[in-house]
Amino acid sequence: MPELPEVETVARLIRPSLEGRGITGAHVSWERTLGGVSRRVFHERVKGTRIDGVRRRAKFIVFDLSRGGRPAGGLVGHLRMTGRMHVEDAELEPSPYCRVRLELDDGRVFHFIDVRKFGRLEYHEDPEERLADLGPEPLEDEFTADWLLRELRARKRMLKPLLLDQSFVAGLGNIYVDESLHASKLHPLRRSDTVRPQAARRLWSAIRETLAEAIEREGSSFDTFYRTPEGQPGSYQHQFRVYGRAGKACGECGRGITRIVVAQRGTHVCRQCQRAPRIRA
DNA sequence: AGCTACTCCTGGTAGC
DNA sequence: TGCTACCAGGAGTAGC
Repeated sequence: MPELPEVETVARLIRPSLEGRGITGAHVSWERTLGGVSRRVFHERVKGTRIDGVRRRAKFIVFDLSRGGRPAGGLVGHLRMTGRMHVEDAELEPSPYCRVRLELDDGRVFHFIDVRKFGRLEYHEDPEERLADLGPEPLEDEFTADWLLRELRARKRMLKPLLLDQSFVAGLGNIYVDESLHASKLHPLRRSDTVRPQAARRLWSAIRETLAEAIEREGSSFDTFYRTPEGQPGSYQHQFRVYGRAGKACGECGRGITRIVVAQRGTHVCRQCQRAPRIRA
């Protein structure tokens, strides 16, 4: 499941092949990937534009477009679970799961590939509008320990669903939430308004360190998420403390890691390191 | 306000 | 071996 580090890695990988390129055509084999816009309109909006920039915001990848030197909206992409983005030479055989193909003015082709069809590549006149509800970027200066403490205490939510909520903090997903909670010794069911300042600070630095190190290692790779023919897969999965390690020993205390379900999501905890809150329904 | 349940999808896998 | 049933899961939405 691509989260912030994986999305950042994809953006860095495809950026050099896309920035400055013109889009000469678009083919859409699964219309819902466009998020509500028809094939015809998508084609109309995109053909003849130039990609001025490729950037990441939360788990979105945004292509800013222009036409004749004027801003012309942008593409807002989300990989969800199985989405991938490649730029390849045109003659390569396309994947059967390719949902959107953009032809570039240098003869190469951008592919949006997505087995489970949950991913999106949407055209927006104003991409910022689509991104307006997102919380702060956890690696930017706006995300401070004081801010986190204040916002945790302003809500009464369980930590796991709160950290997964993109309008709270943007870019965390199931893996890095579990990892950050374990690193800061906080239980996923713990209510946000009961977190003390010292623990909030631990959580803050755990989130930043976990994400930063995952980006350094170019994200985590799974069988459903791997790199393009040009790139090597990421290696952060070898650093996992709890995620996907149910039954194995906790690296801190040696006790077994447990898998529970929180907010309909598989959740990995060490019951020794992460103290469960008292009685919850 | 904050929770659960449901939806979208399909490859992989467990169970028979 | 071959079938079926179920699971994973980010985000949006509906309902309590």
